[in-house]
Amino acid sequence: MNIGQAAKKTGLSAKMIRYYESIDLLPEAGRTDSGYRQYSEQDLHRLAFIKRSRDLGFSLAEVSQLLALWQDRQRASADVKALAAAHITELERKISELSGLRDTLKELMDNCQGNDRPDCPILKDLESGCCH
Amino acid sequence: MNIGQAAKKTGLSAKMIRYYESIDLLPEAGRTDSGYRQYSEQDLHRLAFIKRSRDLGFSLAEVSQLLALWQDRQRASADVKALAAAHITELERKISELSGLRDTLKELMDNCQGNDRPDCPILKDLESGCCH
DNA sequence: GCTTGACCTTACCCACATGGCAAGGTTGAT
DNA sequence: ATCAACCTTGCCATGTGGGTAAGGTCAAGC
Repeated sequence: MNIGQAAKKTGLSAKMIRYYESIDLLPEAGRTDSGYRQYSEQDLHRLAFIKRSRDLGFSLAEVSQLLALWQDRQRASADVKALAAAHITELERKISELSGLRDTLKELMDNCQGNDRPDCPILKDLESGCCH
Repeated sequence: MNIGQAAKKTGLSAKMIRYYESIDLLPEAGRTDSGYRQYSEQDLHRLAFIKRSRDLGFSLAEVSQLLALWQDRQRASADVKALAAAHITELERKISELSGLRDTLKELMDNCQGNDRPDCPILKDLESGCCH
């Protein structure tokens, strides 16, 4: 199977498949005589694993670790769980950060008339950072 | 005032102040005879505005618009409010996206024993994307 | 006047994950 | 033979910075 078909089947782009190969997330693909990459069902399986991991928000570095665990028949599920837990912690940190920003902005917005006049508590807040 | 002192006073890095100038977020700073950038209290004020806007999560493009509104004495506060509202919408989209990921991962984690055994529903989910 | 250290200048390379484009080779169908 | 659709490599761009190197400047102390 050529790279375009593999891309379609997995939902990745051909470009990204080549990129994953270049950063050793994937082994070098087999080639036809003319140099086209060839993908087997097993390759597709690995690509799909990557796709699903990315969709869950894991970074490529984390995907690399997950792939290693996946391939390791002696893995301890605790190691996988720890990776997932760390990712969740990071997700919650981001969620909390963004929620804080949202709340602050909401407050500012609620105090803003939103009319034709120039007076605006949002701008007043933004400029209130430093100097007198 | 030299760039280093301006950086300290605003919480920005000297590097970033130069960068903001290079992308025309700031007017070209005045220079001493020897080429050092000089900053006035007014410049500091503008830098602080940028810092605060960035801290609230606005992109540099949005900061640019906010600066324009700030400088425009004929602005309508509605325009500022609209920018803030769009930003909040975007924040909520991201929060919702991350929350979805977190919930999915939490479910997977709850089903994972997290022990020495290799069986792991997290990996099973990740590999379940495509091929039979 | 000289040294020293802290500051400033420009100009690069790096990150992350991806998209886009260009120039050229291959394949398969008409 | 031609044409479209595919493939190849290689380079540039995104956005928001951090790092680092090579060199100029300034002020303090000797």
